[in-house]
Order: sequence, then structure tokens, then C-alpha cells
Amino acid sequence: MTQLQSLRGMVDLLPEQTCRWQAVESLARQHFQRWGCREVRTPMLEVTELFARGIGEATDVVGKEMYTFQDRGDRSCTLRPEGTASVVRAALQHGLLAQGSQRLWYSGPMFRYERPQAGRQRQFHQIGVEWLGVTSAFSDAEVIALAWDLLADLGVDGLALEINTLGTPDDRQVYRSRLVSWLEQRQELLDADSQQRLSTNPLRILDSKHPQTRELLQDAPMLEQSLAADSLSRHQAVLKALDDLSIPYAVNPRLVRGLDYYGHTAFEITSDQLGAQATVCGGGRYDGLVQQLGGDPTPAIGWALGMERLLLVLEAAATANPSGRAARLVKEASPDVYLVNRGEQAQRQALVLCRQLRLAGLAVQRDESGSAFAKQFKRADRSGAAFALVIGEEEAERSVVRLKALTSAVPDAGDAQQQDWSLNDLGLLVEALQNGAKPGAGGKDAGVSRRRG
RNA sequence: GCGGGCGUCGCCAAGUGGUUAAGGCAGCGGCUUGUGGCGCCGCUAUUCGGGGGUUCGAAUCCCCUCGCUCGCCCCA
Repeated sequence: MTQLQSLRGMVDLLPEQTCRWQAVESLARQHFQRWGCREVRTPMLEVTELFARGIGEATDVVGKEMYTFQDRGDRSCTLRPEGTASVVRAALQHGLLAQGSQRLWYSGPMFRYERPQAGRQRQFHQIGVEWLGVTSAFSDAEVIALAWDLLADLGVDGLALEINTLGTPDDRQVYRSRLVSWLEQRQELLDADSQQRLSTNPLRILDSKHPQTRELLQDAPMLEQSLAADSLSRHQAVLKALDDLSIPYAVNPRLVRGLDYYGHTAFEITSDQLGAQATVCGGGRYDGLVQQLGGDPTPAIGWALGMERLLLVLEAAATANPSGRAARLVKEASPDVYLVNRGEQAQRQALVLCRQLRLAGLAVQRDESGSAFAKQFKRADRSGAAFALVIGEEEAERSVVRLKALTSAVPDAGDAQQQDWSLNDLGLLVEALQNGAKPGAGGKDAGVSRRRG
């Protein structure tokens, strides 16, 4: 295979896919706007130190998954493996926090050097929010509600919210030593990975999927027992707020997130429609990160949502329920009008006509083949357009265009309703098309939609 | 980094050592030189991811290699 290919784990999005992405993105934008979030766009490439310091040297992401290289000035650069560190860096660099708390959102590609599998790529895309300078437990519930409501609006189900608290750094310190000493007494029962983590990152042993390790952990001391009273009551307040919002959740005491900056609230939203990589959205509070990156101590919370995984879930929902909300979002837009034209004079007029219609805001697809009318109509039908406009020799002579509805269930039924419209006064035709001109009684759903924006 | 599965036309796919590599979808042309869902006819892979080997003979067997995919790990 000498044909050039994209790099492993780097995928192309073809038109059928991009229209879905656009639908999701535009819906997400609406929600962000309602929640008072404003967009930031940061570079994909950052100095390596940002992630090393922000995410934590001991994490897998930093330890073995980063795309890092020296640039021509011999600086160590890294393609961002996640968005939070960059957003915080940008906020600090430009003094945003001096203006008070910030509710920000971002979207874009992230890079991690991992073996690809279902729901996991080397270049993947996240859409996320970061609320900087927000303290209260209500904010935690509010930012979770944003994720929850956005996902609900996409028409997907089978989602579950899991939540936990990681407490303060002090809480974790206390717990860490209790856990380590408990595990050390049972070291030989742990799997190899977990033994390794005893020294590097013991909390992560908690969400090991190794059966024997899980079994063992049934009786291990839990973080909750080491929490200070404040941490506990804060957690209770978050849960209570979720109750007030009627957002269902399950407390999962083993939920420990892989990035070092999380503390207090940590949560994930998972789907039963995905394979092993079931997390669609993950996030939590990171009160220490801003300070760690050189700012004043600033509490913060955020989440990120995996676009590829979300699209998988959305497509599954669309398949399961072809007439539901998800299915509508997934559907590719059809042109409003398909222009059937044949003969030199006619094609010349068609070119001018379709431009005028487009300038009036209609989506027009012009058949450029010059082939037989039957072929052109067949393509018109497949394009999904509600109407065909026809210009052939006859019409060209008379300076008219013929309008035919394509949506009727029986092809010939539309023929009787074909009408000629003058090319010299397109206003009426445009108006008729924009009003949907009442397509025949067929099963297809759309008239001509009004263009927006 | 470690395991399993798989690579035949744009997509789905039959073929498992013997002459011309099924079929379906999509595409193109025609039946129908002016009208779409159906039908019929024709066209579209000198070649089976790539390289080497075994054999009179290989898509089919062996070796190497590349790629895809699922899982572990980890996360979105």
C-alpha cells in the first residue's frame, strides 16, 4: 500500500460526519450562551512545562501519552493533551481573573499518544467549560447541570452521572497513608500495575479494574472516612443541590480521576452505548491549579466532553429511535431546490438563476451533467430537495422556469401541479419557495426551510 | 507498551491450491434524445494491503512487513 494515509489514530471527518459535528457544536453554543459562558481559543501547542506542572508528572497522560518535541529554538513543546491547563494559563497571562470570576468554554483537538480503540484516538476533540473563581457548592451543581442538560437536549439516553469527593489535599494526605499501610499488608494480593502504583499514585488503585484487586478493595478503608467535616458537608451540599435540580446521580466512592489537579467534587457521565471507553464527560473541581500555575489561589471547576464519544452515542440513539431528536440532529441537510437543466441556452440561464436564488438565501444544487432529464430527476430525488426547478429548451425560449414538487409519494402526482414562473420576476418564485409552497401530501417532512443567519 | 481478531472494486461481501476472481449497494450509460421511487440491459478489480518463499500452478500454504480493529492500560 503505497497510497498515503493519515497517521495512526488521526481521523478524517467526511461531510456526512461534519454536518453532525456542526449540529452538536451549535447546540452546545446555545447552552453555553444561556449559562453565561464565553469562548476562549488557545493554541494547540504549549511549552511542555505547562502540562508537566499542571496535570502532574506522575500521571499517565504526562508520563507516557504526550506528543512532545524540541522546536528549532530547542524549546520543549507539547501538543495539548487536554484543555484545562491551557485555559488557566491564558486566563493568567491576560489577567482575566483580575476582572472577577470567569465562566469560559472551549472546543478543539487534543492529542494523546495511545493505542487507538473504540472511542479513543490520538487526535480527539473535546468541548469543555472552565469556571474560574467560583467557590460555592452550588457552582458545582450548576456546572454539572450544564453538562447534563446539554446531553439531554441531544436526545440521547442511557447516561449515568457518577460523583465523588476527593476532599482537600490534607484529607487525601491522611487517607493516602491509611490506604498505603493497609495495602502494604496485602501487597502480594495486588496485581502488578497496582503494586507499582503503591509508591507512585496509590489512590488510583481504587478504580483498578483488575478483578482480584477489586475484590480485595471491598474491605479497604474509604476516603470518606478520612474527610474533614468541612469537606464532607461541602459534598453533601453538592448532592443536595443536584437533588434540588432533579439530576439523578450515583455516588461512586471509587471514582478517582487521573489528573492530579482534582479535589473535592469529581464526576463522570458515562453511556451504556459505548465500549470500554464509556466516559462521555468528565470533570471536577481544581482549586489548587491556578496557584500551581503561578496565579493567586483561585477555586475553579470544569468538565470536558469527548466529541467522538458523544457522536457515537448520538448515532446509537438515532438508530434506536429514527424519529427522535437525535435522529434529526444526525440527519444531513438537503438542498432546498434541485435545478434540472439541459441544452446550452438553458444551462446558461440556469447558471444565472441558481445564483440569484442563492443570493436570496436558498440552498440550490445545480445539475451540471447536461444528461437526460430522467437522470437529472433521479439525482434530484436522491438529493432530498423538496423541489425541482426545470429549464430545458422550451423554458429557455419562453424565459420561464418550471417548478415541480418532489416530495409526493407518487412521482406523476406532482406533474399536474407543475407551474411555470417567469425568469424576469423572480421575487414571486423566491417567495413561493421560501414559504414551502406546500409540498404534496408525501411522507417527506420538509418544506423549504427559511435560511437563518 | 502488552494481548486477540481482520485485511478481496468507493461500501458490504463469496471464494480456503487448478483454467475467465461470484453477488449486492453506490456510480456511469441505455431501454425512455423532456420528467424521479419500480423493472430490465450493459459498463466498472489482469487482481486479492505490501514484499519474499513453497509449488507445474497461490487471493487461497509459509515467513516478514504495513495497516485496520477490539480489549488491557488510561482517559474524553
